[in-house]
Amino acid sequence: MRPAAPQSVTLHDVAREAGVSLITASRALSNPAVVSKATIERVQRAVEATGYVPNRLAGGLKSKRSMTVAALVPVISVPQFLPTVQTLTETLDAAGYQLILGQTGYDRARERALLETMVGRRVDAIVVAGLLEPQGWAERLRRLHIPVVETWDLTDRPVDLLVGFSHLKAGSAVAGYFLARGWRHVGVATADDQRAMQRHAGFASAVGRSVPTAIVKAPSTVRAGRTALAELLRQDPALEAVHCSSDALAAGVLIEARTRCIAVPQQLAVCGFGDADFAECQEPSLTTVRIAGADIGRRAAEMVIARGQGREVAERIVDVGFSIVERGSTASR
Amino acid sequence: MRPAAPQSVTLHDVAREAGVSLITASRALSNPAVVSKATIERVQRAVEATGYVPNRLAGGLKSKRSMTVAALVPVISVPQFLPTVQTLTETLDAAGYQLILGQTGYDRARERALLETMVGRRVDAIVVAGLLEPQGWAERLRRLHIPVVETWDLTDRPVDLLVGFSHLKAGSAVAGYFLARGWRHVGVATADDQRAMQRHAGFASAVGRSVPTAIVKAPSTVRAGRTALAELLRQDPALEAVHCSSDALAAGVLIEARTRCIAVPQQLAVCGFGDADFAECQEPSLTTVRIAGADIGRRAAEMVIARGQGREVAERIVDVGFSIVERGSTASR
DNA sequence: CTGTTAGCGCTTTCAG
DNA sequence: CTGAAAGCGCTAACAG
Repeated sequence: MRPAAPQSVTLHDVAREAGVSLITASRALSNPAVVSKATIERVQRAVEATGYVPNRLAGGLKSKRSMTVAALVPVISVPQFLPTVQTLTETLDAAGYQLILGQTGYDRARERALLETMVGRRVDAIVVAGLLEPQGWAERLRRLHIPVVETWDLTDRPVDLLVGFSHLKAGSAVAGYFLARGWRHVGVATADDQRAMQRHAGFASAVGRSVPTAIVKAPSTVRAGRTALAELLRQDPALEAVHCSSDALAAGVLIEARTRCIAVPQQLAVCGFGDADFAECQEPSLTTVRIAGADIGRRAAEMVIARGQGREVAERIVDVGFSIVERGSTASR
Repeated sequence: MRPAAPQSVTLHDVAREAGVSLITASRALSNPAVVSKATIERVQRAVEATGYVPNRLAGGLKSKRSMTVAALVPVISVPQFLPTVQTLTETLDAAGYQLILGQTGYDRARERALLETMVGRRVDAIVVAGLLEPQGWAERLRRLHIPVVETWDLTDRPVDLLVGFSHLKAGSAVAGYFLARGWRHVGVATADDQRAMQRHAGFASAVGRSVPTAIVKAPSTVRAGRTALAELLRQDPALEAVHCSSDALAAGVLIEARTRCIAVPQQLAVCGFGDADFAECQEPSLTTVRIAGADIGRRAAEMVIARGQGREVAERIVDVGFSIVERGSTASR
């Protein structure tokens, strides 16, 4: 015995049940301001009686709005973007949008394929972690009038909208912080992704020369931090300060230093990146670069919502900046 | 290549450009097996010339398949579920499905609202972290024939499909592991979410009495681990072994122990949960309970894909189990 | 306030 | 192998 699938409960059934026309039922649900109270009640009751759940795909076909937003991240398991994805989801959800997740895997080809998929799904906007490939879909997306919010990076010429900060400046700032304390034997432990490498470039340029560098494969891990410190000490046994491209890496450096009886910060200063929740609880607590990841997601969502309401976005490029959070791992010595 | 039309290029335009009928163009793209090679080529060229991107919403309306899957998690920023979400996304993506993300925030009311939203979007399946509320949408989803995969938990009567493990048994197993080593002064640091509390119940029942317990608010953090150890020592100054409901919590316990000059594992054994990437890199390396989170996501995706192809799923309840990964923090002493 | 008339862009019949 | 017709479930645009 197969149960009859009431899957086919449609607005039509609701209308008949309520004794009104299709469009009146539609309006009672989606634009009640123009329908009489009595009618709304009758439709409401019919909805309950039939167990009707509106089909948003059908509506979207006509209204040309899917109320979905694509979120493209390298890999979801990189904790860096999590606060951004969280506030993005929350803020959009409150406005009736749902997020469709895509993982590019740090791969431009997959990014292109995903963009095609998302455009095919007629998402109302695309939010991407990082910058889109300039030569790829950028022009096409512009012509299709799909709002694009690039995040976690900065450029003069975004595809459309941007909420981020300068990785170059962030790297320079940490270098400046080290130099100001008189540390000359400085090094960098960094992941090999584009943004981390840009911070590295900023760091090196502020120092004015190439510096000892350990490069690990993104996404970076605590384990990689341990091997990275070993590598850096090989390159410069007199190492005084290390900048790590993530707090996970920095945590690994702290552990490796302890096993080697290198006192932090007395013999070695360490600065991370990202201000992960565990940073301030390390021993010693970890100096790091704080990024307002949650703000990035919130502001990106607000831009998308504004565009959806036909409002123009005043500030098309938002620099949320960054700040160095000074803690025990770089305490003056 | 001519510039694409500003707004929407439809299959109609492609058909005209290729000099074939609408339906032939449709088949050339979605079911090329039944179309001649020459025609396919002409359609292909027309697609390129027009810059056509198929509208998957329109297709879904007729075919009743949206090729989307809802993923419901408490909050995306809890690292626990990340490997699951990652493999889920990847595996589904390879089969042409996209994931729509929903955050319940540990709140049943939001969960219900999200289910309604997702059903409205006509997702082809729902994957949820944890178990659905038995009295809520369960029956309704069954009637709608929407496949539901509950994960990261175990029950005899899932809504539909299940890939998980027993939290009760996991808690018992750690207790058994402690007792077998002769440790009697055992305690638990746990988050207050349902699954963690179940592990705690399993632990206590294996010990045979209530144990010193520090409860922290989910999601748990390294910081909470530090305060939790302080609390446990207050409850039992002779504490010999602690089970933590997450590796983050355990990392905090390790740090707090070090600042108090309590030697791990000599004076205090520590066991975490989840086998996070940083667990084996702690000092000492962290004994923990390993869950095959990536497998859970992959198997859940495979179930969804099977159902999508009309295949029945043989094993409706999959217990992926768990294993205690023995490391330095519980080395025999 | 309510109803009728047309579709949105595509895929499923069923015929050629 | 290709095509014509008939909608999927809903909402804009007008009329009443």
